[in-house]
Amino acid sequence: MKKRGGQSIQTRSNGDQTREKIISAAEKLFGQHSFDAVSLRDITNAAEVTLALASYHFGTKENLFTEVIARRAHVLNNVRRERLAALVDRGGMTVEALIDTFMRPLFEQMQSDDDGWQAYVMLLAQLASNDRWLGHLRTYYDETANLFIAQLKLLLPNVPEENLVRGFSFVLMLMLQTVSKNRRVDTLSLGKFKGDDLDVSYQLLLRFSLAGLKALETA
Amino acid sequence: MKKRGGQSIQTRSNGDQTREKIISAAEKLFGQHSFDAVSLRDITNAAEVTLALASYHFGTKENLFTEVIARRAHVLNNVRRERLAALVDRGGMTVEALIDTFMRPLFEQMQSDDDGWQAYVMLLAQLASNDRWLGHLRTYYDETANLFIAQLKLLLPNVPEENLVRGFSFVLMLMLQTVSKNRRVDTLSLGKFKGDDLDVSYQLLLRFSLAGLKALETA
DNA sequence: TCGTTATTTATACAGTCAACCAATTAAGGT
DNA sequence: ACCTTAATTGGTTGACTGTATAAATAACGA
Repeated sequence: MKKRGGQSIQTRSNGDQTREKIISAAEKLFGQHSFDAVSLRDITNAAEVTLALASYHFGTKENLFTEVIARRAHVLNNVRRERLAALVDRGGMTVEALIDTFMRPLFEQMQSDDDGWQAYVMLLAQLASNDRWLGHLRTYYDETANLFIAQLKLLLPNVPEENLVRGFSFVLMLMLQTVSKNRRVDTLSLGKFKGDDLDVSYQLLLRFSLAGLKALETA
Repeated sequence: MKKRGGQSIQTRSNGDQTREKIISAAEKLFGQHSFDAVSLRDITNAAEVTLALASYHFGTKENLFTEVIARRAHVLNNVRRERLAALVDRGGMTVEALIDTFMRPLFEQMQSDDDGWQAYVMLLAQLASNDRWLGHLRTYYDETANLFIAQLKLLLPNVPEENLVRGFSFVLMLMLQTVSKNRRVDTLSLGKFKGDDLDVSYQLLLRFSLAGLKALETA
């Protein structure tokens, strides 16, 4: 047992630290590869713990995956809801302010020093392209998303509700594609542009999304 | 050996039929699940052939996957290029006509009786959300896509080239999301809308995309 | 100090996996 | 009829999979 400064670092709460280490390693690997392409051994090796600890803390591989999704979903949803409430309170609501309030928290996290978010958004992009984990998106993201849709409905009364929902899911998809390190842009442009300047990308995404949404008016 | 009407049905070219059967089964399964979630046994069982035939015809699982991607990519690219050439010939080029020429062939195939396309587009949507198969998209799709981008550049001279490439990749992503049976819309709208009326979806997609692209003008 | 509990370890198990190979069948060309 | 080649079969192999379990270790409360 390792000691540091004469004080034990093997505390009773070490289990929580181990949990977080495993989740972080899993997040990184699940973001880079698919659920099935990553083995529990890959994860526990990366986390520098033994295999059986994954079973001990999470039971099954699916449970671990779920915890990975949930961890940052709660962070994101809390920020979004707080800012939405603040925006409603101070008045002056516009479509641009609403969409910005929804998307900006994710971009801020992407530019923070916590690089775990980069793996996480790649994981989200995978989830969105496959019905397998649809239930997870529903559980962890739809409630907050629907709050924003309700506001959007007030701002764009001339857009039929169905169009509006569709449009919002368009925006969702574009946001994920933009924020994830998707390298498809590079190849399309013959490598001339890098596609990783998030500030520039964000402005374009916002302009594209707003114009698109407003174009859904009329039946 | 089976006979039918006194004539042998076990011809020398049976190998090609077997190849197609395996590719079609693989396409369906790869579209529904990820590459790693599908085993060669799943595929050969679905195709009603023995396991070893997959190795014989394709060598490796990756090769089979590549052939699945390539088969319909060629079909799609040919239609797109023919129609683009026709559009250029007869003049009257607009952004709407150009984007429609690019997207419509895929929607037509989706509504045809060949239901293999539905699995194929789900596969494409997966490819686009993961860098693992980026090389395949490059090989089979970028050349044609760049033809359309070149035309778009002429039509929108006030949109910086970088914005234009980004915008086109936005459109690509939205097209795939729309055409694949993505059920995310359902849950967002509490199951009120079905999201599988392709004609309606296509009109919305087109409107959203055109407005988005045009909003990318000015530096 | 002793018993309880949480955490960690090493190992085992029952399957599935992709790939490979030798033997067999059938068809085509001559 | 004969030989060559394509196509197909069943079976094996060794690696890897997720999960389970018994034993070891360490911390806490009494």
